[in-house]
Amino acid sequence: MTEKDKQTEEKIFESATEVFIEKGMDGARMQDIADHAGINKSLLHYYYRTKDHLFNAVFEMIAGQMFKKFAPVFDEKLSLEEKIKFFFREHITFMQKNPGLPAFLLNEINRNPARIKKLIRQIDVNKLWLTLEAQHKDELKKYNITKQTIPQLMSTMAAISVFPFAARGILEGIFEKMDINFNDYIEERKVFAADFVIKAIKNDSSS
Amino acid sequence: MTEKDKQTEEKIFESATEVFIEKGMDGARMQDIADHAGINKSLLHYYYRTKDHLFNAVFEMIAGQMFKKFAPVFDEKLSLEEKIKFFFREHITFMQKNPGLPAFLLNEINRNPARIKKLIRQIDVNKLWLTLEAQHKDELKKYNITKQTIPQLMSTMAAISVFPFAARGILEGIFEKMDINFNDYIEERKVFAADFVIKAIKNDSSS
DNA sequence: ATATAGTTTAACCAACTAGTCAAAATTAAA
DNA sequence: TTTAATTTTGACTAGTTGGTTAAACTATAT
Repeated sequence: MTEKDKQTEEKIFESATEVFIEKGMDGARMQDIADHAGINKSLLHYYYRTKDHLFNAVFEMIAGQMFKKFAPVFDEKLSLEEKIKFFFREHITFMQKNPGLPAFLLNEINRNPARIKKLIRQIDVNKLWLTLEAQHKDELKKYNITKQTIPQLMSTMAAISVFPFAARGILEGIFEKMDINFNDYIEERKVFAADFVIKAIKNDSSS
Repeated sequence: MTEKDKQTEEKIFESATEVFIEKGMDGARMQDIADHAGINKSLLHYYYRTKDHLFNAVFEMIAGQMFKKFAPVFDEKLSLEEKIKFFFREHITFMQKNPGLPAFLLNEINRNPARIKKLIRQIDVNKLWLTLEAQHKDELKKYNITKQTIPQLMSTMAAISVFPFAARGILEGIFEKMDINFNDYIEERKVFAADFVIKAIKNDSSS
């Protein structure tokens, strides 16, 4: 029955996702995943031939989810400032709901950079820039943003958004001593981050 | 001979550091570390009883190095703006020389948050704030920086500095398609980061 | 020289791990 | 109902892994 197929295959995939996120590729055990899904270990190999196959399926799904969150920025009909606000609000909210993803991705990418490069190859970076340029020609000129400064600016935005989740363990440790709640900090960050970036680029012409 | 002791123990420690950074705690093999040090595996257990002992020694050393780089900011006799410039220059230069540390630390902290919390407990966060306040009372007021906004600001600075190294695999993948060299990007970032943050806080009163 | 203490090694082990396989159970088709 | 195909299982295996142990080696002190 195709129904049951989907059920078990999905159950395996979901269990694998949870276990891989928690333990990482090296730390995860096929037996753990099987137990978590309430099935026999052999079934894992029946649906996904090897641990590597299973991990790749999970990895590509998660990486895809993460990158997809950047896409709307390139077609929303918003001003540049509103796009910045939109990006931080959406991206941070997504990670709020999936707090384990950033650390998982960064770790596995560093452990095996080739895996992500295969996915990046599918992105047409130049086209994205052209889209942005077409949509915001005047604003980009006003803020002094060029094709040369975009990498610094974009990576800075990604950094401000992603880092708190990747470094959650450290931040929580420090915040404990200051009576700050991590979730409150994250909620606050959605607007802080946008304001911070907008203020920085607004001031650019005066330097 | 104490000379020889130090030699082998250090050789083990250095090899362990390299292997753990490359493979992580779970991925590293005691045999790898022994081979790398050119000694018998049993010697590892002679000097560091278990893999966990050896890993902890390495982890605490690296975490210490990383945190130490934040310290000078609190006693250098510089203006606030100069301190920001100083921080990014020094911190990024340090990571340039040790590009594997950020990813290693973030990963292992997420795998076992308790480990880092033990080290953080030794830091007197409140004292650091008081020091900063005493040294820069007027500037903090001028830039609208308070004890409440410090966490967002500091974590943002850490993010901008650390993230490129933690996400190196992704960035390199994207940069390849834009003919950008990662090392050039990092060199450029030392001043970009400082300028960016300074511009953001300068503009704060007008919001 | 020889006894003592510390260092290094080779051989070994028990526990674990990803993956296999043939048989059993379940489902679909005839 | 019988047959064929698919799915699930339990038992097993070959290879790894962290860790142990007793013996060999080295250096120091008497």
